[in-house]
Amino acid sequence: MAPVIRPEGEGLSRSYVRPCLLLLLAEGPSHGYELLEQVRQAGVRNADAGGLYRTLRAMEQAGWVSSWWEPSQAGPARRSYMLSDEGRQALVESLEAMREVHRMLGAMLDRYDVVAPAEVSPASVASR
Amino acid sequence: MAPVIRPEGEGLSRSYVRPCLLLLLAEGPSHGYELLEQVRQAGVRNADAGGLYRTLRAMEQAGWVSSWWEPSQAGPARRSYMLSDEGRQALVESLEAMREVHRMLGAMLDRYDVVAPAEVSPASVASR
DNA sequence: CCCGATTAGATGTAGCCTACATATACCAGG
DNA sequence: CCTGGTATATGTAGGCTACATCTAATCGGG
Repeated sequence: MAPVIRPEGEGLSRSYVRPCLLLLLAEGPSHGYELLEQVRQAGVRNADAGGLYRTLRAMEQAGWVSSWWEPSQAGPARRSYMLSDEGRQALVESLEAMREVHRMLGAMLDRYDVVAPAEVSPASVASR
Repeated sequence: MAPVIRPEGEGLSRSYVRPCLLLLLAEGPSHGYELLEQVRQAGVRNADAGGLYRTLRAMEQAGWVSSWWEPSQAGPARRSYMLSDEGRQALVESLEAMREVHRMLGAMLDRYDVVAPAEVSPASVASR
């Protein structure tokens, strides 16, 4: 019943899958499997393949991307995705939110420095 | 079935409630109601009171904080919380994760600048 | 003195989502 | 033929979010 307390997993949480997909697709069209690897590389470790495909379809439902089947010489056909104008708008808004989170996280990290015990030598301050 | 696509709400997501509580309690003991306001002020807009109290109890279960009742001159009694040594350790780990997220977000934001259309005048670049 | 507002904490719950398992299909190499 | 990598998709248990509701004490105002 009570929320489980666990150490925050490595990397970005999966709530960043959506903004990340928008950003990656802004760099050019791509397909799910490749996006999965890029999303992982961008920081969402262990991004879930099933969830990613579902997210892409939901983004299509929302009108943020359009998709089409594309045959592949080596391997099964791929569904490629392209960012729409609405998607680009969603990306801009998403980035605004990310900037806000970035700023707030910075504020929290700075705030910790005030109460942080000096764990190493004072020289560590200079080396930052 | 498919994940709902919605504009990311304002401020930090509620997954930051836990790290934020650790940080706030590192500054000194406090009670739920006050922590709620501080958590909101720190960026988690509309933090849920019910969830916050449950989180605090879960953190106590995990041994990160200890609590005791404290009578109040004005208003009902409060349950005050104090960070334990384990909690301080959890904070250090949590901050490490937050630094990572901060860094990765920065990388994503920088990455956007490469593909971003120049929306205003080139002077806007200089003013950054 | 009673009432509503505020402070303070806690519980109940619908349904969204995460996380993991599973299914399908194509191709290449041994 | 069988295994492993590529590629997409569905199924589902249970955790968690988000919102509603409840208790209870104090204070200001009428």
